[in-house]
Amino acid sequence: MSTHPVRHRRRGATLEAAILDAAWEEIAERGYTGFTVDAVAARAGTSKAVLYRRWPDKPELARAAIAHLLAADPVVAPDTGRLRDDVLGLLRRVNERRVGVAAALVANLGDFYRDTGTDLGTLRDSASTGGPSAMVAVVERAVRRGEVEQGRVSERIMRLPTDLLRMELLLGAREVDDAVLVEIVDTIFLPLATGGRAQRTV
Amino acid sequence: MSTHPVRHRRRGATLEAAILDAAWEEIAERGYTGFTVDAVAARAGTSKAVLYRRWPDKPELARAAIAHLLAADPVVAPDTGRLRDDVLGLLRRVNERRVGVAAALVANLGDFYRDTGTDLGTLRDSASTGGPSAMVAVVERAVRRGEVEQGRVSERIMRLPTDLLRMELLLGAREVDDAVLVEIVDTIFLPLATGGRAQRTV
DNA sequence: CTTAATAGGGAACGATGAGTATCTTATACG
DNA sequence: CGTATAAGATACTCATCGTTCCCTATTAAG
Repeated sequence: MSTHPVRHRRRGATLEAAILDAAWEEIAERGYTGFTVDAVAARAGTSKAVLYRRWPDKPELARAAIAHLLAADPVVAPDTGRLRDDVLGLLRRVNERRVGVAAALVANLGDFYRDTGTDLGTLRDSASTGGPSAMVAVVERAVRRGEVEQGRVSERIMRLPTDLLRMELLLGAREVDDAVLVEIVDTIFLPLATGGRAQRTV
Repeated sequence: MSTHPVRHRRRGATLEAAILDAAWEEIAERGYTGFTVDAVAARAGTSKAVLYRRWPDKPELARAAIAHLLAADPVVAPDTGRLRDDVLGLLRRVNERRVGVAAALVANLGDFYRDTGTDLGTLRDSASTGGPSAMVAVVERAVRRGEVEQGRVSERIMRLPTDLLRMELLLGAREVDDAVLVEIVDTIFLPLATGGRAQRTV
């Protein structure tokens, strides 16, 4: 019925990437609950049949979309030679690139994990922040430089900055003001990590 | 058609409370998304018509259920005369009574607030923890006692314990181990609030 | 005892969306 | 070119769920 002559028909990896991008955008905009297969197909400019030829059902599609996003866009901490700037840089990158990611993931993953059995805790690290892996590296460098005492920064303290940022993203559902990042680093993380000596160089 | 003779037919406020309790239990168990009007009616032992006679639609019902819960079960901090025990007591009460509350609320409210327009940030304080109000009181008492310096505890630091607990509840979706609460208070909150002097009396 | 409200039980309607099937047509590959 | 493969479009089935209606039974009030 449609009179559209197909201009260009995508195939293989190109098509797949377009679909996964579309799927992610739907999740980010509508949340996992509002996320429909029809909408993804429409947004990707294709049809449901094509999706179902690749993924067995909706949860698998969502899973794939998230995995695709994470693979495409890993968050790495900068290496500035100063703990403060490393951590702040990490938070800034998360904040810039992951707006909507943490929010959408955490805000909607209640259902997602009900559907898929994926554990939320598992996603924490890799998913919304690049997580400990990045933070661990930052702290290890600081220890090597002698900037912080070995063993002073517990796992929980290490998670603190990204957890707090995630909290902000979650509650506000929009990009967090840079001043908040600075506050988190200067008034919370650094005092705990370095023992309260003035660290500020705002 | 049912052969059940109705033993006692509830009305008015009694019935309403039963419905709202049932509604809350559904939200806590299934999440806002899995929350169906049929299920609430069934759980409350009544019929949908009764619900629709009282609330215009599903989001309003959910709203009412949450409001009902919060009104019925305010979290108050204990007054032990020591900052540490007050904060820890507060966290424990939140942890006990609000399992599922913070989790269900935060994990599913993405949809809820999409539906209702309720702002997540607004719910933070009142909803899942009894929030700053309780914490503010705790800190004020500590200042009055001279236990902490006036002005040392910023708003963000004040939110820290409940925010971290909420994070744990959210990610784990189950009651948090008491050791975690102790860790939050002793290694994070107290050092920040009191300036790092040893405060522990575990 | 009478009457007006209102609870309870269902059935019914409409919308939405997952998943399937079919058909046509573009395109990669030989 | 010619052919197998897969894309794109459309339409259909089936289940779920919000919302409305209707009818009967109960209860409070006078």
